[in-house]
Amino acid sequence: MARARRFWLLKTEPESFSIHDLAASPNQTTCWSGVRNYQARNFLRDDMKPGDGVLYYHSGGDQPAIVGTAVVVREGYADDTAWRKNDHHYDPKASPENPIWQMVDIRLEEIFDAPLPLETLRGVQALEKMELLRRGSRLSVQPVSKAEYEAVLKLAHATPKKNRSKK
DNA sequence: GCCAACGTTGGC
DNA sequence: GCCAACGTTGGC
Repeated sequence: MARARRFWLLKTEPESFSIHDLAASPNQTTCWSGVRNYQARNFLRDDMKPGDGVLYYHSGGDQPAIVGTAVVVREGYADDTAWRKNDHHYDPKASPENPIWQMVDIRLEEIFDAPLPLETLRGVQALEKMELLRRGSRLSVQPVSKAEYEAVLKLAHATPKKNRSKK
């Protein structure tokens, strides 16, 4: 029996890897490397499956916001950046024999016409219990309920489009 | 730049 | 196994 599609939220600092970087990647696909938190690792390793929906979140900066969606295209596998000495997320305890850390691949689905800032999300009743909005929530890979995912998409598509430059 | 929240480390 | 110290995240 097919497993139900699940939904996730992935955080990134836009200076490090923004949704525009994702859009510019080959096949608009990237490996989600660099996660160094066990709870997040477990989601990557055990629970995220191809076809799952992803909310793409930009943290930091002057406007933290959900900026688009992506889809999981490859399930968890060893994050080889962990044993690259020059990598920012290098972990001396990791090795090819004992990878410790995991990553998945995701492909861009949609960049929202306008980002959905945290501030906006906080006012939405359907998102009251969303992990992202919990005080002190720092997890960079979080489960999102189907209802929350759908509420976010609805909001994104209801937001009036900004002036788009005519080409 | 501040600081609350939280994870990790390491002494005991 | 406790817990204080420390480092990091990330909103504000």
